[in-house]
Amino acid sequence: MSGRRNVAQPMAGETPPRAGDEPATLAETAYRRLHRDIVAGVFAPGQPLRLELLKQRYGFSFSPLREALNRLQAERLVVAAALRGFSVAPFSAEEMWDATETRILVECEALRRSIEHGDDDWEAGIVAAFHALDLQARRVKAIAGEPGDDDLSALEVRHQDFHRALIAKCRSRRLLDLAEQLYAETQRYRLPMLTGRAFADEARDVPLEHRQIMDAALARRADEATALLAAHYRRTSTLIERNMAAQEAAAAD
Amino acid sequence: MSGRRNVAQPMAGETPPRAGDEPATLAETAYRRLHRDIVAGVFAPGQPLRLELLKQRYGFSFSPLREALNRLQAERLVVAAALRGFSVAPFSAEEMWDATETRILVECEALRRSIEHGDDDWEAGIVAAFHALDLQARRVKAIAGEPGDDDLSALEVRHQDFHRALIAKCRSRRLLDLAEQLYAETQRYRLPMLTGRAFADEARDVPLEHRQIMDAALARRADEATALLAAHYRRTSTLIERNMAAQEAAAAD
DNA sequence: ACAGAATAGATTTTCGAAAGAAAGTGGTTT
DNA sequence: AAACCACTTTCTTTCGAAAATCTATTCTGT
Repeated sequence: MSGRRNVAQPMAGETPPRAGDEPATLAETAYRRLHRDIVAGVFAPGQPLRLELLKQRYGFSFSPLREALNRLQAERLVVAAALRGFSVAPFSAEEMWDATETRILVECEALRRSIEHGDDDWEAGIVAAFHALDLQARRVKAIAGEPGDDDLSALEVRHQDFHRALIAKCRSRRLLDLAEQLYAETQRYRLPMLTGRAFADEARDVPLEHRQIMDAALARRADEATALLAAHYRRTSTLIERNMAAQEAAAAD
Repeated sequence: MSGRRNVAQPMAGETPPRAGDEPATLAETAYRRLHRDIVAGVFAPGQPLRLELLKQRYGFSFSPLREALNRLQAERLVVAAALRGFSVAPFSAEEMWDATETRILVECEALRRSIEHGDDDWEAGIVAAFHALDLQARRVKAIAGEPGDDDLSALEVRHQDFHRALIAKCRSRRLLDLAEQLYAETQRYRLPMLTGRAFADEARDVPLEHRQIMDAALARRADEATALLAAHYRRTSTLIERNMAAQEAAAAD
């Protein structure tokens, strides 16, 4: 690290700040990168996040790192102990279910309101997002062996975009932000299942589930749409829970 | 401020750290005091929170203040602009209603689950909290002229305790924390109405509303209890909205 | 051998100063 | 008078070092 000072310089491999973007401060950049890396599982759950380590890894000084960690703490991605620093939020089935059920509460309400207020743009956004998701899902499925990291992360982005599109017109900043936050929390549990060779539920047709949610939403059948959405999330969490139990059993050898 | 260093020293008028408490760091103390003062309306909505000012007012240095402000930002009590620092979250009827409706969503679900899981301790907690609230409410009402600040803040504490008791057994850390956070947000709007001589709704019997919520909860009538709770919050918000409009009209003279 | 104290090392937390950006000021030009 | 530029001031943000605290280890006495 040179003696250069202040304010985010685009580091190698990052997009430079376009108009409309606003990284601006190092603390903001540190927050985004830590957020991304924690969700992606770069740091193991429960792992202490030593400041010296983060300083080396990211090149930021204490202050911006500390601010980032404080914000992440408020989002439950990291936990902090009084004079013992920060660590990655640990995994547990209880936490996963709490995050899942809270997410269901929030997103079902947001979906209900979107179904009530949604206009043509809303419908078009859902159809577009579903189509993009479906394309990428077929692409990944068509790949013979292991799908590449790029293919999987593109799939994830489109998956998130689809669920975002469903609730886009709920007219509540808080519900939208909560949905984003709870998505990040649950995503941490979901990713290891996708990359690792966990046993997927063969009886499950995820694209079909998505299509049914979309159809119910576009037809303005709120009760059906929210029921399908909740079932969709619960199925995933049940699968994750099984995988967690299997992994613990394997680790106990 | 002398040259003394580090770690919360109990300042004049504060309780020293008892066992079980854990202020521990200056950042934590700064967070609590800023939180309290913002909710109490010590700083006007929208007011910029200059670090130099806060440093003088609280005696902390930049670092702990900054950490506190970052956490408060995540809770929507302060807003931050890229290189322009922090300010108190501004007031608006839209924000108040969003906070209110989100709070209703969260607390009604938490109440429903508490009604399902609640044991004898839960019932006893509600009855005790209601009684304490009722006592203080009568006390305040019996005072001839202006009730003192102590009486009002004691009333507020007991009011919060009552609502906390209702949802105590929901078995979700996230719902409990969200309820706390949304309570703080809505409280900012409510307090000016209590202290100022805003026109109260004469037709309203708040203690009765509380009693009805309690009775429905204890009788495990979930639908009725949640409906009463939601109506309770909406009535308050409607009143606040009227007062906000009245104040704006008065300011436009 | 074992509890307890003392010490050394690692890590977090805090401070004060310095760098950088934004807002404000005043003067000049069109 | 309005727009523009250079300069000054104010404020935020960042840095690196110093202080405080925690953790692990060694030493001491029973």
